[in-house]
Amino acid sequence: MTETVTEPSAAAAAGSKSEQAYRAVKARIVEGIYSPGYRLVLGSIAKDLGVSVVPVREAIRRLEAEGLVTFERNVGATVAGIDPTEYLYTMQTLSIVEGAATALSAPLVDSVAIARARAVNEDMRECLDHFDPVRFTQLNQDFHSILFEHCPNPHILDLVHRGWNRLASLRSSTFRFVPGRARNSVDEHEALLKLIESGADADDIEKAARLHRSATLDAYLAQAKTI
Amino acid sequence: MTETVTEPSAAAAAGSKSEQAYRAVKARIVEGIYSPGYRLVLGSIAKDLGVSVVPVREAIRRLEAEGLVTFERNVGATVAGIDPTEYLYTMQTLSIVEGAATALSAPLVDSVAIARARAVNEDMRECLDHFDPVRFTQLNQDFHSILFEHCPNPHILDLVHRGWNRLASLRSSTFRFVPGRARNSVDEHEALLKLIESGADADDIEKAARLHRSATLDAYLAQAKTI
DNA sequence: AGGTACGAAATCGTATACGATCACTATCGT
DNA sequence: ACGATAGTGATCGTATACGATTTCGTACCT
Repeated sequence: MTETVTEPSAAAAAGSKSEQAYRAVKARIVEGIYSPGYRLVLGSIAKDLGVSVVPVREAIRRLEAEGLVTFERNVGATVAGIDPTEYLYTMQTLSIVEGAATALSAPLVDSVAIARARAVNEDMRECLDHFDPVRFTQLNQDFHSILFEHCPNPHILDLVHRGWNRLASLRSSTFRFVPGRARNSVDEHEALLKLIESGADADDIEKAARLHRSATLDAYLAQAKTI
Repeated sequence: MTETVTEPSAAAAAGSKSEQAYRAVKARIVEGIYSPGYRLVLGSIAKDLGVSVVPVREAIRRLEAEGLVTFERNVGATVAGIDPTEYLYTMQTLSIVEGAATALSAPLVDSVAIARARAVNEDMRECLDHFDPVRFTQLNQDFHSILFEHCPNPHILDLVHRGWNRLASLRSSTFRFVPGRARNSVDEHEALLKLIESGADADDIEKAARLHRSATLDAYLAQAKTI
């Protein structure tokens, strides 16, 4: 439950150098080793990974299609930026697809999964006291991943993962961890679990899940206004 | 209003051969020249386009990331399949993102746009009498494109376009044109326009737009059951 | 006859090489 | 001194070439 977010649609076998390059660069972006704005020079990456430029180039174009890097003709690739507008788009989209994923998954979440999710959520509460934002973020993903385990629509799940990856590259940026928001988040998680347990209407669950994400966005916007 | 669906996120300049190959192959898939299951041989496509295999390979990997082709290591690429499950996933996802796009765009649709959309919808009604499914499908996209013209979230619009592209490759397959469904569709369009004109609640608009897409899926499922 | 092993052809995967394009600097002219 | 321009280095873009892998047909064995 602490593994990195993986795209279920990605080719399974990891053998090819192209695949290797794709995974390596993606990991470096998601883990924050390559920060937004970082210049991805084909030759350097190729030498770094011990492969030639062709597979690296291919990998980077694929990452471009996922929105993780931007590409400019004859200039090169950079890790995708973090301007507030882009953040807003991503969060809004996530609120929609996460809402849908939660609602679709809800009927398939059994009591065991609920218990596991609740345990994760309690760990998150713990993190609040010890102020451990990195772990908090990871547990947050774990929490939702549990709810999505039996999501009946892999396409939607894929969109959720793409959004998460995009946000991951913003880690340790301005957007991280709005003060006071985190505690609300934990409470909303608990409320969401209760809703699912009670077999609430799909619409209600969807709305709750959406608001959960929107609230984080709103908190950021409110904070941004005061700066 | 009759142009092909274009991805706003795609790199603007079309100059490079890689870009050329990408557009060419994508167009052939969307236009149905390459049907699902069609084997995409790198060398052949390269010779066909007058470029080498490297840019073609890159283009195909990008199309893979968009879900238009499937790729297998050391075997090759084929135009993405059409099994009913995949169709269900795509339609369900479309219902969600189209619903969101419609609701977000609604406040920004002015009376001129409404009038244009209504005109397109009347053309669609026309198509029903002359039985012109190809034009009907195109006009249907035009109709929704008008509503999405000022969509405030380009990411969501991008997801809509991806869904459309995916469905386009299914044209002239089993999934096309469930009898009797098309007329309902036109009526739903008119109802949707009235909702938007009246400045209805975003939730109501979203729900209506969702159902509009879901109904097509349901019609297909009902038909599939009888076969 | 059916199945298996071998071999050839097709195709993929990537390294290398070279031409094209861009950014940056230094020089020249005003 | 300031701006324009040419030169230089870095990087991208793609053609070509060759090794690796798969697929398919054929001959052989049981």
